[in-house]
Amino acid sequence: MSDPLNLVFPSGPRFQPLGRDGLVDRVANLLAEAIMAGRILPGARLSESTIARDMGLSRAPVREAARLLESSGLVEYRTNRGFFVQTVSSAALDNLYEFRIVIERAAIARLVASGAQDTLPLLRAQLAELYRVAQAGEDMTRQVEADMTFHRLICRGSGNPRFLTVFDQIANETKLGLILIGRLYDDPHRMAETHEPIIEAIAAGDSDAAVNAIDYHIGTARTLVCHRFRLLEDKTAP
Amino acid sequence: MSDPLNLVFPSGPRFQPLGRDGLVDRVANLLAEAIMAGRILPGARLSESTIARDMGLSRAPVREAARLLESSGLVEYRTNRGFFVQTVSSAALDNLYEFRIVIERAAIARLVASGAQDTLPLLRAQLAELYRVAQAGEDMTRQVEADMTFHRLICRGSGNPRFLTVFDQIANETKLGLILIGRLYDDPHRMAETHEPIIEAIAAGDSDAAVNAIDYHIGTARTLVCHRFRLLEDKTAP
DNA sequence: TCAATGTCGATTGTCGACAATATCCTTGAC
DNA sequence: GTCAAGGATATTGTCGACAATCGACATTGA
Repeated sequence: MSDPLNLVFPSGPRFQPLGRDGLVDRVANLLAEAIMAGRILPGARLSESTIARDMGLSRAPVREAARLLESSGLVEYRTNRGFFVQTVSSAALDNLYEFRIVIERAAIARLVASGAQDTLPLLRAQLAELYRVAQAGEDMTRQVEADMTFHRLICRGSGNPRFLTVFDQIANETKLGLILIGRLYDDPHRMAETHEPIIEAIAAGDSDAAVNAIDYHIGTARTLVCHRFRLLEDKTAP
Repeated sequence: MSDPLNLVFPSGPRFQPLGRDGLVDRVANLLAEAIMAGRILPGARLSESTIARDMGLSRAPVREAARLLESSGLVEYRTNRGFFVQTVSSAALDNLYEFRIVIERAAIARLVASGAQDTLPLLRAQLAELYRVAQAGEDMTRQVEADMTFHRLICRGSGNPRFLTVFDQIANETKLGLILIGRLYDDPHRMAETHEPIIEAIAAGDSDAAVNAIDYHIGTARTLVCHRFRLLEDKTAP
């Protein structure tokens, strides 16, 4: 770059780096959003041509986007059949939560061990956000999003990027399950509260307490979510 | 089906299900093999056109294969730049092993809790295979492959398919690291032996012992591998 | 009636071509 | 000599078209 005196941007660049991710990522985001908003139901086929036509582009980027979504578990690919929205079962959700407990227990232990100076304020801010969306009565998607962001921060702060990578891979599937249920807690304010003990334990630097707190937190969600989902399954196919 | 007397297939079907995986999977396997055999070095660019020309097909399946490899960590994608073979660092390997410990500890605990009736014989057979490749002095790749298969069985037997999925995602990266080092143990027979305590603990149904055994086993490999790799790094870039 | 087979429409699989972008090399000014 | 600007070249990004394959329905024959 020229412009060494910053004549164009007197106080640094004023624009967001303007997503250098190409068309494929945008398509992937659009699809993910559509799936998680329930506009495309689980099990439905993702017709490449239809999507491409709707979005006004060719099939190539749509295919690549679908492959991307496949690796985050939102979509399943069958050779010569195409892409299908991943179906969710209560059993799969249970497995997912069991796995999340394993990951996040380890992540939070490392987070506490490292001191968590950077992460703690972020967690507090995210907790405030959780209260805010609860107060404002925002829709399900926002609430789930805010919750997952909180847990993502824990994985991010673990110091081992691998935890974050894997968390991101399974995050969408979790979101999908939660949104399918339609409501997570009857009282979203109560749901926000359940994050308090986690933060307290981290702040206190008590590793065991933190692990127990996250264990209890996710474990509670696990039984609740799986129970709710089982009811949903029974209602759909008795 | 007619043929109730099984005249055509007197004792059931005689044909293997004839792999229905298309061109993309074959390309992906070829590429993975080339990378892990060291024929393409870490950091190298994967030229779509070159590969396509070499394999005698168009770029489309090559691209998709590369995307597939990306999700298993063998390849990195940079928009408008293309695909690059993932670079490995001792730090990344350390993170990888730390993560594997978390996963496999949890997996083996569940395996033991379930009784492990199906898995135990498979593990014994795989251990025999480990001794065999050690005895036969087979090449590095085979040894690493046999080792990873052993650990894969543990994840497979955990009862939660998620453990297997994630293991498979990171398995290739581990293999790559191991093969880059060029030798894992000076004495491959010794390496095979270190799997014995794991099997014993599982057979005894002792969950804690099994967790400790796998912890020790992977932990030992971790320090050894990372140490070796650091030496390699120092030699390459002092 | 029912199972096996043939046919058809729709969808994915692969391809070659062109446009957009990055990299590299040359060129020129200081 | 160094560095920036510009163009040449190679690579990726996207496209539209054709071939291969699948699932469903009609047809056939026992």
